[in-house]
Amino acid sequence: MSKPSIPQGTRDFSPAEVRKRQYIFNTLRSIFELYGFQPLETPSMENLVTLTGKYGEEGDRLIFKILNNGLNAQTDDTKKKMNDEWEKMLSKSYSSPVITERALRYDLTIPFARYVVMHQNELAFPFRRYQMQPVWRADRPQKGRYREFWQCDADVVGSTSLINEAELLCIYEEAFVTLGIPFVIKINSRKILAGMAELCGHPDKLIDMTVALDKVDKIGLHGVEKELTDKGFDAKSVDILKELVRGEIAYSNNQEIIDELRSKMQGSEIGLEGVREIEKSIEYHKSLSKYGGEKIKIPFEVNGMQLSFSSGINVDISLARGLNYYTGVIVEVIPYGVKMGSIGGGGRYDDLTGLFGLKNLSGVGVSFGVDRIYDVMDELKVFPQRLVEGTQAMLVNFGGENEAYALQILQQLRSAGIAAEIYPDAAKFDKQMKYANKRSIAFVLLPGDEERLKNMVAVKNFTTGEQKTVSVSECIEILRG
RNA sequence: GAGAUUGUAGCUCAGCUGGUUAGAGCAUCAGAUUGUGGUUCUGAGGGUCGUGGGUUCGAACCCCAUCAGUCUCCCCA
Repeated sequence: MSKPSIPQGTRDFSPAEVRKRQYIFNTLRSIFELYGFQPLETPSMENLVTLTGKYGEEGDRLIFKILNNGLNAQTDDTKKKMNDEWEKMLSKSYSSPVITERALRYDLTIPFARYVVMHQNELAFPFRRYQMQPVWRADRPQKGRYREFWQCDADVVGSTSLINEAELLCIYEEAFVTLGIPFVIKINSRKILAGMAELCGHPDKLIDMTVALDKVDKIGLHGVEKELTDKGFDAKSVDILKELVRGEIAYSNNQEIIDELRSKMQGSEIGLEGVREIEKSIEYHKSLSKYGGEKIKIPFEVNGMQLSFSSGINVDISLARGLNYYTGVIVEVIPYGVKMGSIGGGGRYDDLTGLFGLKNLSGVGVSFGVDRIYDVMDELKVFPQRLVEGTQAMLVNFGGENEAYALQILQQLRSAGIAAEIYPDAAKFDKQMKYANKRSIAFVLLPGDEERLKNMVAVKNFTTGEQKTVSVSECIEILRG
């Protein structure tokens, strides 16, 4: 007999894990609602054509495709075509609608864009929505990377105002402060990156350049230099880029970095535009933020040491972000104190709905990676203690008349809004107590012969061990705390 | 797509240069204890050592293949 298993990169969530995950979802949901975003859900699967070509070559490879049903029930002509297409699929990267026409969603942004286009006449623009649903990627799983994971996105479409950028920055800030995760929000603009490519005289090599720059934290300035050279950048342009990145490292203050960039970007109109956008976004954020745009000290614990980290927004021109559809401001959130990739990212996309035929609709959005956020919070031990508490009260089942008495008490407890349960079998006392202990039940109620005859119940606080016999209404007061 | 590493009881893992009946802790069940849990004591059940081949008198251990998990690169949340 083989042991049961689940597909690679997927997980079961135990009751305690679900509680903690729901805490994250609830926190994000209430913040999204506070900022005026409306909930939206879309199907787990989309038509494959909706997804292909939106995430780059690598992205297409990672889309989970769904095999069509009824492949055997086709006409001979269709079957012949299926055979031909199958051969093609085996020989190269290709997929055919006769074999597969649906796929699991890869992110929440593209389905959202599809939704906006389909419902453009019903929506009031600017349209603000949040969405919390699982997505699937056929990637090789590793630390912080799963094949099924949840994203929580907030997007605004139909407005080019940088107030939107600022609001999304506030949402990030508020969310991570509330969750207790020390963070850095890196901010950059695709336009600055384009400006940099322009200054080097290689506007065509934008992607190569950004991919290389993005690795500066990992491989250092020398590594980046090497990669740029490998990609065909000449010594002069490598110097220009190095100078820009190094200049940024020299300043810790965002305004100084912005001023520095502005002087270096002279000669690139698009670059200057990017600088202006970032500056304006940060300015709006400053007036909108609960924290006045200042860094926020967030305490955390590593190896028993109490530390804290000044969390906030950092202008970082090495930030690239993989998805091709971004055109303006881009952001990414990195946790501090844990070795983990980004726990959130987003940016502005000027023409995402254009892919589906609706032109000139700009959008901007952010995404939260819930599974990574969970892993970070677990590692930093910042989940609130109260989440692990189980049912408030359990009634011990003494059988016979006492069972009927217990059921009647149980009904009263629930009517009073107290989460309660009864041990369903008249099992040995010891067994019932052990069960309650294991379940982290807060109070155990003992409705036995003695109590029943006096129309009372014994209440035992399972944390302190304290016990007393009281009436049902007094019991309810105790359980309410 | 490339690489590293690990697969032994429900879980975490021991198991020496190959040697006779494969162990421990935790968990489970039963009992000490038929109205007082978290601590203790006693006992029990549970494994064709991931799978398939090969080498050998003999394989959990060595070799080959295969499958699965974990991690790294690529890329990403």
